[in-house]
Amino acid sequence: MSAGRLRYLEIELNLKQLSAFREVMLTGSVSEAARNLYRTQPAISSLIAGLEKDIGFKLFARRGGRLHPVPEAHYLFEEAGEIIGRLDVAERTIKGVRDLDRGTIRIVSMAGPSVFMLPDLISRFVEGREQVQVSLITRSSIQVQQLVSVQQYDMGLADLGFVGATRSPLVDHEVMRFECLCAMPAGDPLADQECVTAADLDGKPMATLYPDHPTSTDTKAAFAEMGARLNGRFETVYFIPMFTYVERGLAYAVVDPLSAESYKLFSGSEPRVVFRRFRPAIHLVASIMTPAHRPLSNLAQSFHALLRDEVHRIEEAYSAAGDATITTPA
Amino acid sequence: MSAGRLRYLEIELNLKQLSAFREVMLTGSVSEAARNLYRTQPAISSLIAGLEKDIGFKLFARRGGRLHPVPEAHYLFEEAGEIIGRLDVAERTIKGVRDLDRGTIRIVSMAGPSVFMLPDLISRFVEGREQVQVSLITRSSIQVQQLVSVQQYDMGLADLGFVGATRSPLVDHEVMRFECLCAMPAGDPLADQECVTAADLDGKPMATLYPDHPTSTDTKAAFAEMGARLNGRFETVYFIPMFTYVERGLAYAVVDPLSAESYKLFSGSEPRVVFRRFRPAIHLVASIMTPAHRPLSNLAQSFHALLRDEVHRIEEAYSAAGDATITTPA
DNA sequence: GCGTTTTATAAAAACAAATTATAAATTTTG
DNA sequence: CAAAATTTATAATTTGTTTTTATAAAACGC
Repeated sequence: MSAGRLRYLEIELNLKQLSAFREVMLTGSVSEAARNLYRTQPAISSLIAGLEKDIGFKLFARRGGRLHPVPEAHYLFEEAGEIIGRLDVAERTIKGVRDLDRGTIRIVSMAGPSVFMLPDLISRFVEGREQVQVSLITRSSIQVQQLVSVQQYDMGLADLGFVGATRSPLVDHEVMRFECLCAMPAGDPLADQECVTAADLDGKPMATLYPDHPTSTDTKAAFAEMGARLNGRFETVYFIPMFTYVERGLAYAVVDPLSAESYKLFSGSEPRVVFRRFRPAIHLVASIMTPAHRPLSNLAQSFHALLRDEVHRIEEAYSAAGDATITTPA
Repeated sequence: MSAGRLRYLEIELNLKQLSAFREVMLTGSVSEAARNLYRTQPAISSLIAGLEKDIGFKLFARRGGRLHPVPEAHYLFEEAGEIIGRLDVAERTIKGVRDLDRGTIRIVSMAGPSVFMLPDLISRFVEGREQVQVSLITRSSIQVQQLVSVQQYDMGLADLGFVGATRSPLVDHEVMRFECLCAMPAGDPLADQECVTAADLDGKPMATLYPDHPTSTDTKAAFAEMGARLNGRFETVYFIPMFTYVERGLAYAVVDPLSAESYKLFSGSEPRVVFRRFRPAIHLVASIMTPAHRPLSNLAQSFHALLRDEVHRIEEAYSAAGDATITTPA
């Protein structure tokens, strides 16, 4: 029962009627319209008749076995065009969304990966997807989790090993353990070794993160374990700036593989910094975060999968060997 | 058979699905949406299921027996709103058109009626019809017919008695014969008579139209018939300017009742010109023209009926008596 | 005038959408 | 914590709409 119709005494325009009407207006003929719409002529005839009945007046004057639109019909014609136009737009939008070539992804990351690794990954992801918008911001690890937990971002990438780190229940974490690497200038004698130890770096100038960061404390512990002296000459907030000191032969550094990968993307074919395994092993615990209790868009899921694969690739590649054996992605 | 769908591999959005979807998004609940749309819950459920199947992805995540929109759903929600909005606009437009309170009428008229009579009629017609647009232009009688015949105007009003007048087959004519009246100053001795003859006006100063106009030739003939001399002191292009001379006692005139009516509408409660029957009778043949082979809009038809009634009222009123017995419309 | 075209109508078939009834899961409430 | 009430989904049935086939009537071109 059309309770709605009766209740509101409203015209209930329907799409079949409107597109039949529009086609008859365009072609000037019911038969022609039927052909264009892949329907039979009586189907169109009855749709028009039904439309006229619904709106309460005749849209066409029947003269000489033909339909001639009455002046009022032009009003409806315009409206029908608008509606069908909007519908087409909607269908295209939906197709874009479905086929992952339209949509928005918001990413927040700690500094290291956001400099080269993520932009590189994003560049590859948006290839052939003109309508995809990606926003990437850089924040401290604590803020990364906060922004994901308040549903402001689709994805976060940050380390979690820092002091006082608590995992929010509003955030899903995919935790990864990276084995950190020793960074040194390209021609350095230590580069001949497959693996560098704390003892090798005894008393040598080092670049480290601020003392609170787990990498710094772990490095300190590693040196202590081997009875080596840690000469912390440069202190930085992120890993990336360390490479400037290392490049000029001013310091060595213990860095995570994501930052190492970023450096390699940046430095091109002739890197002035090389990476070797470091012993005793120092790990950086990081995590890809997504909002809990809210499904990601398919597009974001798709990027999430790509990011995960990439991070795992780096994780495995660098923990298996130094950078000697690593091939950069095609 | 949905040949169209198969042929184009297109999503075919349909209105029931869209409005069900929109309502579920708004209320956050299938049951609530069903109530608002005066349908049962399973009806809405299956519309949503059908929509998801059509577009090729899930719009809602089913968690805890509830529907939670996935991010992609918001795209469709916006589009659905637009489409339903446009549909409402269309329905309102159609209702306006149907109920004659929306539309356009284009009228072209000879000078006489276009000064006061038609504007007065139009004013009455548009009362309570905010959305109705009326355009009225003044042209010579020959041009009136031309403009109607080329479908530029919905309606024309002009006299047809002039020399060389041919009725276009592209124009439908509703012909009227008006008995012309004698116009004289309010206090004139002749105003005491119920009827004025050419003999009464023998040698008196007259205002007439240009000599070619049928009224002029007929007037000449009338004077000749009664052996009276016609003293044509003032010559004008239209009837209206004659009243200026008559008001000041400078002339008498023989005018058509439409112009007389116009004067009365203009002059208000204390007219300085009065009208009396004239003998021998002089007739003005005029016509209301409409385009042949094209139906008038209902709105134009409605105004056409009003105009016809008004003109016939004047025709009958003035031919029955002078203006003494005529009541102006309420 | 005859064959071709047009639109309209009726009956039948196909399809879509609604309802009722019911199940399963979850939340509310006493 | 269990009973009651809500929620959504599914199945079977009914109802209603749309489409098709078949056909008729009217107009057009030659």
